[in-house]
Amino acid sequence: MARLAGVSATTVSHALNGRRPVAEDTRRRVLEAIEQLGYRPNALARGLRTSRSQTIGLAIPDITNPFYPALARGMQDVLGAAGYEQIISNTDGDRRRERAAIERMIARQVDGLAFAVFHTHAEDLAPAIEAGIPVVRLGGRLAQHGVDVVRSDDEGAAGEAARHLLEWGYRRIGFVSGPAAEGPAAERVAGYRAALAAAGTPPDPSLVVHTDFDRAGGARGAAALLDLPDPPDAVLCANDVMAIGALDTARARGLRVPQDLAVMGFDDIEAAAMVVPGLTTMANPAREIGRACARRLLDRLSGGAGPSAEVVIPARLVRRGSA
Amino acid sequence: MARLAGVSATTVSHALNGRRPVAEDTRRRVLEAIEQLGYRPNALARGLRTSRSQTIGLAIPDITNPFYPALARGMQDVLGAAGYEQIISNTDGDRRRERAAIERMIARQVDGLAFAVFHTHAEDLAPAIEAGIPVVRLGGRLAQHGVDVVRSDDEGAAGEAARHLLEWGYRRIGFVSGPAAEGPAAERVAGYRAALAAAGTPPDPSLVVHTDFDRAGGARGAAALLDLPDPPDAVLCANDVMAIGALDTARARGLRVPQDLAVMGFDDIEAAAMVVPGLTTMANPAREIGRACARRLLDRLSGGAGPSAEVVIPARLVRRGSA
DNA sequence: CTGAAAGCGCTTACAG
DNA sequence: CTGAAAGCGCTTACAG
Repeated sequence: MARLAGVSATTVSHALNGRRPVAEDTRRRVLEAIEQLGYRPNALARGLRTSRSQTIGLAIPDITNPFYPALARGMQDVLGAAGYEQIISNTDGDRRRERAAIERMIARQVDGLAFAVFHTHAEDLAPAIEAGIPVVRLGGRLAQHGVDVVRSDDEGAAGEAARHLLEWGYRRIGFVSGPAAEGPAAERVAGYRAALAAAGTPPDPSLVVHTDFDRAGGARGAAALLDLPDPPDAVLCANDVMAIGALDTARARGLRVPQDLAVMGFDDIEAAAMVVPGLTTMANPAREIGRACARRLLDRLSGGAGPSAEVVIPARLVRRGSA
Repeated sequence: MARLAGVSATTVSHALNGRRPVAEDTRRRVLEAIEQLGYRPNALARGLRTSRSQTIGLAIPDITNPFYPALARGMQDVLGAAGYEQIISNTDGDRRRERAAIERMIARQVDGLAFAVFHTHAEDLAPAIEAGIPVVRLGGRLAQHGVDVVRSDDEGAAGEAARHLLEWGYRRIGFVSGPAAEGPAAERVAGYRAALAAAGTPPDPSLVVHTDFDRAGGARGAAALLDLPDPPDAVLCANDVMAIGALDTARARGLRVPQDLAVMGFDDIEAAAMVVPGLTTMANPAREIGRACARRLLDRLSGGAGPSAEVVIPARLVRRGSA
């Protein structure tokens, strides 16, 4: 390659990377030779030399869960433009596999690591931090030195949902939550409570029920709420699948949605637009989270960005027929 | 590292890779040193030396389209076990970006390439083939020397769908197809026709309508069919989103599904289970396609697998309420 | 059973 | 404006 152009490898390198000036006609000869031979610089060799792989790792539970493709795409939106490739690892939320994924990514010399995680214990991320790799956690709270967090504003989103319901005249708003008393679901409950309090509605603990995070759970939760002596005229469900379950209950009881009962979910899954009536929901800003995550990583890689921080992405209200 | 264990790099390498015997207590010392230092072999250096990156490239239009995450996961099911990592590139079906993705992946020394493609012209894959990289195309027909194809059995799936309808007593079956007269949609029409012919039903061209590949298109297509002088009692739609549109039409006209009108789709998207009635559909075997694709690539990498071939993955009937 | 040396394909001081 | 040489961290003949 260098021989065909009659120059040294040094000059080829500089012609390609522009790190030092190259005489115009030398550059032309180099480019011609490259064209002619179909030469492509070996990224492995470059990475070995520069100790930059131009690769970012993303560890997630399962790419098949629709939240994660949107996240990955958002990262790629910004990473691609910066010349980075992404390698994705599915861990199924299994801690052993999460640790193994981190090890493999370090061995592959990823320049940065994004981690959407179930069990993340601080220690599991330590190897990456010790290796000097910037890491951002997706979701959860800022808890660890040297790890940025990017997450959606679950509390604010729930508040906005509750306010939307209030604006439209619903007065008694129930919340169908998951089994957990912590994590995003808890933040949503908190946001809902805060919004009601701000509107002057006294808190009523009987209006928050805990059930499973699936369709049947949503159906059961809504039924429990409707069986209350003073039943709600609107229910907020911790996710869209549960809200679809609440719609099932409404249908089974002959309740019109949204006239007799308003229903809202969180996430804006594909099915939210397909059910009848369409589900009004707070869209999970997965793609924006991905973009913010990538930006953060890139900032770290260029040495900027100061101490660990938390970036919070607002959710967006998507109005359809159910509320 | 080698120094701490008191051995050469050669021996460390062999202790780790097992390519030649290492005395038991030497191995132990090496392993201890590794443990103590948290040593992790540099995958870039290894790749450079062996010219194997242990990486597979996957170029797709958009990971956000639910077919592709399932595909990617299927590949990872088998690739992960074999020690490969996957790098995914979104091209949005743009030919320029498709070509760029291939170039980048070759530069990264991927060991194999999977390509799910819109515009694939044979020439676009040529660089990979010249570089000696096994490539498999996802979808389409076997057309190119040196490129395997893995695809779903669209024709067979449509036949199975039609037979299912026939078995359940539906006699007049319409087909709502997309605008295209080629590709998977055309195969599905062909399979449908063949199944009817095999059952002794004379072909009726008026029962096949062409419309857009979306919900409104499906609604329109179903309406057109129902407006026929001799309307169908069942409609097959080229995908689930269109079938959900057909459900809209049935609802609008007060038709009971499946008693007055049976509706079936293709793909088994998430929403198929969420609408009411649940959509009976032919599941797109995306994950199996991914697995088969990865297996094929691995076979090629170990030198096996003979001449280019087409592997066809059957679809699966998913019975729900609509047919 | 083990090691010294070469070399994979780049980039980057260093030198001119 | 350009090149020779070293070196990134591995693996693999070759040798003993």
